[in-house]
Amino acid sequence: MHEREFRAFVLIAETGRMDVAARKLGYSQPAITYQVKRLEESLGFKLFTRHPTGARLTGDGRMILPSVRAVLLLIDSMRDAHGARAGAVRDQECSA
Amino acid sequence: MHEREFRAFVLIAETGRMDVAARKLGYSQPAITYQVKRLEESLGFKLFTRHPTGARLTGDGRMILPSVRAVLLLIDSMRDAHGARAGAVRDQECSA
DNA sequence: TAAAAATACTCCATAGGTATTTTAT
DNA sequence: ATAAAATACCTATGGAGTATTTTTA
Repeated sequence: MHEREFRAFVLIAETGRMDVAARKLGYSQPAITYQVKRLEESLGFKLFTRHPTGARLTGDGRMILPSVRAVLLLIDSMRDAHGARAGAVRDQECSA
Repeated sequence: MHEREFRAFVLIAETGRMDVAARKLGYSQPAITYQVKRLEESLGFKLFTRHPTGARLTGDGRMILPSVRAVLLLIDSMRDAHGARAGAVRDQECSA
């Protein structure tokens, strides 16, 4: 369960196309296919139905989309956490 | 940025010991050291200060701990998502 | 039949283990 | 001196690419 798989999942959900999401993320089309497959295996259910017209969310996929977006926002916020404490001394251990 | 790194981080924060967390998670001690290192590199800051007595959260580490716990709860909820819709037909695509 | 995705394959990076060294009390 | 983490080294798996095949609207 990796950040990049979550990013791919959201972008595929938004574009409805694995190849487009791949290009936007700088991956090859098979790499994205593989990422989706791995994520589906980690979760235990299918996220998309595949068609010549693109990829559509399954009901399960649609259910977890908000959670995945929330995870990505949390990860973004973590990256911003460094030095965000008001006036605290940086990089020191703390008491609990 | 991987689920297992988050699980390791939380358990080290809770136990104050990398080796104990490693054993509880079924990894070797160096594997956990490496997971922490990678997570620190992904985030861009140190999560623990290292001592002969164990590992203590940095201020930054302490700051992100709630977010990491939230991410893990979200991931758990995703795993439970399959078939959680009230009476809906399973594994079908949906309209949006 | 043409589009999008899946598969086959190859290659390099990631991530694990065991053995050992380093560090700080 | 001891207990914990870090490093070195080796191996296996993961994850990327290119080329090709399969699928279905």
